[in-house]
Amino acid sequence: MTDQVSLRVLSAHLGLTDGTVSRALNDYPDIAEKTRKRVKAAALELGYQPNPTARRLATGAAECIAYVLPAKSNHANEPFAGELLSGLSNAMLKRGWDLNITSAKSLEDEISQFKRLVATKRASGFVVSRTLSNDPRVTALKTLGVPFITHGRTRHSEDHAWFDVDNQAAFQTAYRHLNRLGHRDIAYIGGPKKYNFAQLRFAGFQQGLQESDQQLRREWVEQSRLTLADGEKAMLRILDAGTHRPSAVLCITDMVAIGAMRAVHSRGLVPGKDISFIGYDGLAVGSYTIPTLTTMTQPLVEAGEILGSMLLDVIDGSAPKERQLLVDAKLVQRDSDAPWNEV
Amino acid sequence: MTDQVSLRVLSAHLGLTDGTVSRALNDYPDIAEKTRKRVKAAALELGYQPNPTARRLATGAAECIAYVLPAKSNHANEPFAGELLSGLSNAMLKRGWDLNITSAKSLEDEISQFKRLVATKRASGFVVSRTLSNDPRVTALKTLGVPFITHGRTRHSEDHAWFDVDNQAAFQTAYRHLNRLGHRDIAYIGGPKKYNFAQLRFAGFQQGLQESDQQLRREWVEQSRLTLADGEKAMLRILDAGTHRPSAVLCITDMVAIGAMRAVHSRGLVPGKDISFIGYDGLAVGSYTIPTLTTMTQPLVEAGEILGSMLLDVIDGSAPKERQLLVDAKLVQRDSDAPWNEV
DNA sequence: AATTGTACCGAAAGCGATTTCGGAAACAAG
DNA sequence: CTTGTTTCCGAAATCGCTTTCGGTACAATT
Repeated sequence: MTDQVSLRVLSAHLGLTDGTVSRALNDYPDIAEKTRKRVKAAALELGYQPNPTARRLATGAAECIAYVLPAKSNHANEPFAGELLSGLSNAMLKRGWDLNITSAKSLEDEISQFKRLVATKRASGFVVSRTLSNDPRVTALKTLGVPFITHGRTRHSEDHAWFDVDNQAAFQTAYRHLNRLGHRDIAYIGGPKKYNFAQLRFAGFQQGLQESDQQLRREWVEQSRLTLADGEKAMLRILDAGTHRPSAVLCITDMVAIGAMRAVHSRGLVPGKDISFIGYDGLAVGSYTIPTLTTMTQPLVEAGEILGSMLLDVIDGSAPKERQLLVDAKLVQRDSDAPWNEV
Repeated sequence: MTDQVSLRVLSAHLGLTDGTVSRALNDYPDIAEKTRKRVKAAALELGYQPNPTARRLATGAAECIAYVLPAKSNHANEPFAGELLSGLSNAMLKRGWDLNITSAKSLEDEISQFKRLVATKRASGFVVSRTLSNDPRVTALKTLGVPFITHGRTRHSEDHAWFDVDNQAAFQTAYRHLNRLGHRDIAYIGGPKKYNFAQLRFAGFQQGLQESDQQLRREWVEQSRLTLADGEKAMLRILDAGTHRPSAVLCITDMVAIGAMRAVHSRGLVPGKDISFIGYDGLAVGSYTIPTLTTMTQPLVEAGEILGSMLLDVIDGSAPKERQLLVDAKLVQRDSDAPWNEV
């Protein structure tokens, strides 16, 4: 291979100083249009690629955003990561920036990662996912005064950038769907209230009830952690609650829904027939279950791309409050929902 | 916050020159033990963190490894990424290095990413996963002359670093397990031969046959792409092959096994009872299926950590041939395998 | 023709480390 | 007491790029 072409060789080749060439490439106004073109042509010809490290040192910008892989135990499981990262990376590639990944063992550890990355100037922005209603990471990033965006809102998210799915609308939509299928006895398995989306999804369910003039039945509203095992337990509680059983169940996540279907199966009933299920997340897993799981979803690669470009906007100086985006989830209909039929 | 403590302020504080302080911190032999201690103490006290960008520029090392997220369509799906990256990150954290993630749309795109990352000195090493028997990425990295390690061997892997699971032994183990349970009529659903592991796993299956003096039955050996849908089809072919049906099936991956179980289910048979299944990968999905899937696995977080530290060794100058590691997969017994019982 | 602008590029100082080289003490040897 | 070695630190160059500040050449103004 030929030697790396640095600014120096490029400028020597052109008979200009490196300062001038740099300004030409960066479109400074004090460069004659003619020489600018000449410089850019030569850069292309020689295959000049500016050394990011040198530029970073000179400008003081990290040209890099970071994502801290959440502690595993914390979030059930994350088939998420891959797709989200893929989207984030796409956004960074467009700009020639980097995506720096680190891992953390706990929420506190995530925060100390933030501090480390900021202190050593390794990242100029962060994206944090799976936000809590009251998220210590968000407050930490705020006090650090570094640009960031959350995937999902928090309770106090008026003043930071976020991208979120309209969880409430999603569950309202899911409810309506079941209602249209003829279901009236609809149960709900929710999640830990610390998750902001848990509250919103429940609100959506309640709206559904109201719209169709149904009363909320305490015995048909259960809470579960976001695991399959807990979903299963929650469903068993519902089944054991009374003589009458619901004809459909709305579940906070796919994982919980899959657990719930398991419970139904274990009682000799057929999920998707005797009892309908709708989950949320659109996990690939859902198409492997029996029956395949109907769910509400918002594509993660896209989410990553949007998060990435919004974060770049914030880093560029946009007001965080103006970088807030709510999108709708779509219903992915598979086999776990069926029209109501009298037993 | 106080201002960043740079080498300059640290050396000023100590009454030394920055060059001396740098050498002290980096354990150069020409520094008096006494001053070295004094320097390190002060560094700790002032919370000095060397600026990685500056060091990278000075040393010419990227202090960073890269992982290119494989094209999605190419590999069925990747719940992998998250865990593997988590492990890789752990390895990098120990050394204070970074993990740079980019995405690619195709194999060729992966290669051009490699080139970009090398040309701009963004990475000093790569890990490539899901290797093919004859992998263009590997040859590309070889000609680039940059350190790398593969997750999985290739056909010509004598001269590069790799970490792999003994696929052959794994399938032999799985076969033995079924054999011990009394199964004699064992079918096999394999994968595309371009994957190196597909060949090895099949070899393991064959060894199992030999050990137990069984003949290979053509109609019980099917090939499938690594998707659920294809696994289902392959299983249907086996079920339709003759009057007699196998009592157990060894599947190349969990996904394929889940598809196969689906097929069995659709024919009114009970997977895990009428026919036993063993998959490979240890995907979380496998514990959500009905029945839960018995599988062969090797923990991915660990794999990532090992890959990371081995790659660092290579970057440090170890001969790639000496960084090759084969580990055994473990049998994770769940509910899809049962003792043979006469029909 | 003298003066004020404007356009454009060169020169040089960083950015924050690392690393080589040289020289002044401190020490040993003759 | 001189000479030769070590020991240990300062000085300065360097990595590759950015950015500010002047200064020259030429056009515009009066």
